[in-house]
Amino acid sequence: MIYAMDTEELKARARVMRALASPVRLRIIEELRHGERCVCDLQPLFPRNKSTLSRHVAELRHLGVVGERREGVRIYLRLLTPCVLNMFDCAMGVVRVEAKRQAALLE
Amino acid sequence: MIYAMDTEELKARARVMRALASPVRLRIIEELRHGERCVCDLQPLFPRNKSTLSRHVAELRHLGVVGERREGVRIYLRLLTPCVLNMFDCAMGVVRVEAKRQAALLE
DNA sequence: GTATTGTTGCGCAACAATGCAACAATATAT
DNA sequence: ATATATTGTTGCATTGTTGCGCAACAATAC
Repeated sequence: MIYAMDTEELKARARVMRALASPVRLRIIEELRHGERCVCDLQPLFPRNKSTLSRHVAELRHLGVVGERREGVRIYLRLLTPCVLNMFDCAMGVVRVEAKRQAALLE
Repeated sequence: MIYAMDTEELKARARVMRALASPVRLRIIEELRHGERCVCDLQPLFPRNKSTLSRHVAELRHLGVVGERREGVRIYLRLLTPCVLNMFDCAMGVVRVEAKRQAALLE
């Protein structure tokens, strides 16, 4: 039995997952877990050109995971969909399952 | 205040998210939600060369999201970490939030 | 005007997805 | 045992996508 599934919905899901598939963007989200931060607060976390960080932030904003609020010259970011934090528990669960499987192969 | 965060863990999470960031792989997972399937069952879902599907499946297997069981000439796949299904609800939540935001901008 | 904060265009290098063709593994028929 | 069919994998080349730095720009504040 094969089930039907809307292609556009699959693409939409993939876009969201893709936005989260980067250590830099995951680090940003981890930081925003603790409250609002401006981009300049995040900059010291990354040994990267500021343009690169700006693009990572833009990706999260455009996708709707992160919201923004301008205050003078700074732009403050916040997490709009905290449920993404729950995803990480599952992600680490996957990592653990795989680690166990690898360990079992060695016996 | 800036919090510490292990780089390797971030990379591990990103690898899991990356494996899920593909409409093809998400479609495979959706199908496995309903039980075991062999690769040949999945083939008709994709207008792709079988080598391509094989690689997508391999990516999910190597990551530990999907397990395999050989039965004669067929290889049956199953979902090892069903929690990934919960991720999709959140992903669609993100999509809805963004849709609302876009709608609000039009007013 | 200058300083600070963030964005955008451009080019490059690394990576990912795909098809094709050849291959490996199992099952079955002769 | 050899051949043939079915199912899936792997090497290779091509094409497309992503991440990055640099430099120039925009927006706000003073």
